[in-house]
Amino acid sequence: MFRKILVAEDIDSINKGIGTVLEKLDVPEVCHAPYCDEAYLKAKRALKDKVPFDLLICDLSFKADHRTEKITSGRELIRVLKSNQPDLGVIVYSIEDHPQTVKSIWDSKAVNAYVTKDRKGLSELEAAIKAVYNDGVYMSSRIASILTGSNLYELPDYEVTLLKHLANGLTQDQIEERFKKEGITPSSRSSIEKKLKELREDFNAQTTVHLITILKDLRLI
Amino acid sequence: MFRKILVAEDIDSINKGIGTVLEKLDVPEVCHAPYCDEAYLKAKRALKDKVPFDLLICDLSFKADHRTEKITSGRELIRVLKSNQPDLGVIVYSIEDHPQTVKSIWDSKAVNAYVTKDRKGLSELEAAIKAVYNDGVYMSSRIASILTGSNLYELPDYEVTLLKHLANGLTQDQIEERFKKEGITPSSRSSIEKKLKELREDFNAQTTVHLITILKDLRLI
DNA sequence: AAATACCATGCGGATTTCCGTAAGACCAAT
DNA sequence: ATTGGTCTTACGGAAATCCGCATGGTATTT
Repeated sequence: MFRKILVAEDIDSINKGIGTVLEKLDVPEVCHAPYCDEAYLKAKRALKDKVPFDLLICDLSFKADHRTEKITSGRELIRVLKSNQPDLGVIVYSIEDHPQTVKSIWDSKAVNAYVTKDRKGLSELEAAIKAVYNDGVYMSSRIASILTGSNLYELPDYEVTLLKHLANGLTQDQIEERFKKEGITPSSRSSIEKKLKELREDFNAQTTVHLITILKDLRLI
Repeated sequence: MFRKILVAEDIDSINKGIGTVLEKLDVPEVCHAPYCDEAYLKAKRALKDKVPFDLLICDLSFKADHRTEKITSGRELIRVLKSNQPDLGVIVYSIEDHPQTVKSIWDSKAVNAYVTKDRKGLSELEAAIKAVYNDGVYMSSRIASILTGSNLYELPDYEVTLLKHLANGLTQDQIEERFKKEGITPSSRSSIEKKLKELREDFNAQTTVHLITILKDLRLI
């Protein structure tokens, strides 16, 4: 079993829960870090001292605090830790089960397992730890169904920028200018209109405002 | 101390955390319900058997499942339980700290305490249980600062309906019709335009699309 | 090389939204 | 009853968006 595990998780009750699992698995050294920066420093230190962590169990979102943090999300934390220590095992343990988020994390190839905090989360976490230790990877049925489900749709970059500009208050004319300045094509007014019309049809939106709310709810923008 | 506590919370790791607190406080009877319906049935049964719960510790959001639930949120659960048993103590224990949500829950007068799940959540929960037992009410400093902070603004009903219709894809003309049919005033096209202009100015929105995204992010609609 | 398909663009008109002004309605205070 | 204020509505022009069609360029196919 893993010898040295770092847990980056801010909510104390969940830390308690994770703790009981790790005790049960007889992990000799467990370190809890309620802040991302703290987790980063501990991992860096351990690596420098040649006693690196084997596994990171990591939440995705951390509440802001009076402390001002450099690293504010689990994603960033994972990215920097992996770049320092590419062989570090990573299990995401998060309440976040929105298809877009899960897919984007999973596709980043930076994690060995993604476990959702839910009614059976702890036993899944336990299974994940064992599986990652043995096979290097674990995916719960819930996550698998989320990823294979037809409920996720990736919006191309062009569409996303266009829609974000709209959402941020630019008019279509201003977007045209912006695109021309930044060399993004197609940039013509006509193409922008056409693209928006397509999107409205694809997502069954009555109006552009409607389209934006739909896409925001789907977290596509 | 309380004798009989019902915990409505779906995430197992958090149930573990709450459990340790309640053990520490020597609560003789603790019942965990990972589903709202289950919590409802248990409370109803206990009341019928003349051994009602003293206190409900309740999450706000519950993950959907294969089970189809009648009650799907903590808010609803609190509402129905309080209507059956008005003297039931209620502590909300939620990760949700968005000003709008907190304010609306607190203003409903249905809860005795609101504790946010965070780094110190468990000790706050402990303090809340004691305080509710002794004084009937508890507010953490975090919640107090959220509620007194200037960061919350309530949007009047009229504005909310107007904006929701917009977000749901109605044109301003259609909204006018709708308002006339439903007897909502002002209903004229001109008034609708004027109101939207006001809102854009109030929230520094460049366009109506921008306004909608701002308000959605603030969860005012 | 020609044909085809696809895409970006341009344009004109219809619709919708935006904006200011003015007239009427309603209410409250004098 | 009159005045003053606020709110609703009406109207007209400007701006923005929506929509379809036509044109021209580019790449792919034959």
